[in-house]
Amino acid sequence: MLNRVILIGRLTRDPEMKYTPTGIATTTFTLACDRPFQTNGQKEADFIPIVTWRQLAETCANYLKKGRLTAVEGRIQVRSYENNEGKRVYVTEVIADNVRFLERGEQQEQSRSERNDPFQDDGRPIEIKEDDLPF
Amino acid sequence: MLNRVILIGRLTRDPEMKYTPTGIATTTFTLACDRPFQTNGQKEADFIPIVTWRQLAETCANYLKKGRLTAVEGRIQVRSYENNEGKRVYVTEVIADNVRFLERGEQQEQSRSERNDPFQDDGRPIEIKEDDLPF
Amino acid sequence: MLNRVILIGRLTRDPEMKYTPTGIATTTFTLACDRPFQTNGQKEADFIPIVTWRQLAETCANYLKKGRLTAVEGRIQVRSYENNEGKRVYVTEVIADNVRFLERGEQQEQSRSERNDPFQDDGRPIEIKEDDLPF
Amino acid sequence: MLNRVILIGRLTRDPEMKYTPTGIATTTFTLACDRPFQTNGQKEADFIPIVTWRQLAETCANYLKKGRLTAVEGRIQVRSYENNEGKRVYVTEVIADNVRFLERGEQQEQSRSERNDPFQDDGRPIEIKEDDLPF
DNA sequence: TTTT
DNA sequence: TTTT
Repeated sequence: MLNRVILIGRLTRDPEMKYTPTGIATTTFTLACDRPFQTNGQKEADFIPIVTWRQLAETCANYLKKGRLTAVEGRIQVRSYENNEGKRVYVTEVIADNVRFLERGEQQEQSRSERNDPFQDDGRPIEIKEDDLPF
Repeated sequence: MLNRVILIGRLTRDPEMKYTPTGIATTTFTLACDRPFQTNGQKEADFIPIVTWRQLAETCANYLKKGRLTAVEGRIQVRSYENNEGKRVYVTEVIADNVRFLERGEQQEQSRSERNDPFQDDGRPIEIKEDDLPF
Repeated sequence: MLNRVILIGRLTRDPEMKYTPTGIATTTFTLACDRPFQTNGQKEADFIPIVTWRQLAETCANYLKKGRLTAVEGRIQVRSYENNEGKRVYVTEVIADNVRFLERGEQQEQSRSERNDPFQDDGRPIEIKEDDLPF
Repeated sequence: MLNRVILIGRLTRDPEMKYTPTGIATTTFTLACDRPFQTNGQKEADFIPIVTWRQLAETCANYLKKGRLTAVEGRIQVRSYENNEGKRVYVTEVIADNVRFLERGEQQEQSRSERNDPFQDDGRPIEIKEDDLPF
């Protein structure tokens, strides 16, 4: 009925953009959110998978980079599928509807043509198979 | 760095309370959060596991019931463990620090002694094994 | 850069709907949000003005009532104006983009025609003067 | 019943710390939160007053500066008082319980002794009058 | 001016 | 009275 998440963290690696067969852009990345406390020197961050779609996906692919401090607003989504051993696997992701770049990169000054362009030489987006879809 | 979740949904079943070997109460339940849109008649809710600790765990065990509309505030936690086939399994839960009961049950009128008491007849809490721990 | 508010509380009175001269619906109401603690028996709630627009405004006018438990998602807006003594007055409101009715009223069972209709007998919305605008 | 605010913005000026007569630190500042849209070239930010208390107040006074990008978590508080003309004035503030410094200043590298110390030469905190209190 |  |  209400499902709202707000995160601030750093990308664990460069974002990955793909296109659905119908040409919809989707970009995924993982946010490392440091916990406000230490658990006996053990793991102290949560690694949260983020999924973006369409225009937001393109912007994220263009402006985000590994290590960049980033704010994400969205909702928790839980999906499940059957793996090749017939066992049900649950996947939890944050579907973002608002992403804020809290650190500017050099890339931000680049012109569009200098950026990695999500299109093939013939102008068509790179297709991905259905089972590559984040949901 | 910041990790905040706010959910409103209904319990899919009665909450389950356990005690750690050191006597700390922990209650878990699952919230069904209806999505604000339908995806071609398919699944239309996210089932999100909630974990509470200590005093909050006891209150949740006493006052929550299957189907009850409930608000939860907390943070996303991702933990992983190795399963018996040696594969790493990821578990995502919301660790709640604030739970609001949006519907009063008949139980809410009961006196404490009439409620299900999380103690054994001898007054000691029911112990649970370490690997029963939600995290 | 990011501005997000989530509230659960009860309406202090029935919501008020108006129309701008250009025919846009806007509904305002106040949420009483009980504080989680008591300050020496003194005031123990915050009374927060909520503003909704367009379709959401119409739904709120139709379904909300004084006393009804309600969840609101939105952003804080601070506007200021000069009063008739030439002093600047600051007004803080929550502009809602998502409202959840946590209690169903009898009205919810009523058909549309039985509800208070925001239109005049001739079908035109009731106009309001510019200075009636919530912002 | 639930009252949660999350903001990201920049300080409009240096924070101001005071002490209550009983020695409790309180620091206030204003966050400029740019709106995600432009309203015909008009005002495009909300200026939101933030109040912090105790340890958090001291940390904010030590580490925040005008212009610094900052995340704030807290709750909306509405208080009112009678002004000298006998009119009731309403004040809305965000009482923060979590503040994240999203930009490091040079000051952050300084040792504690180099920072502005909130104590007088004799070690006593600077007292403030009751009506200086933010609430 | 305030809700349960 | 406002920040980049």
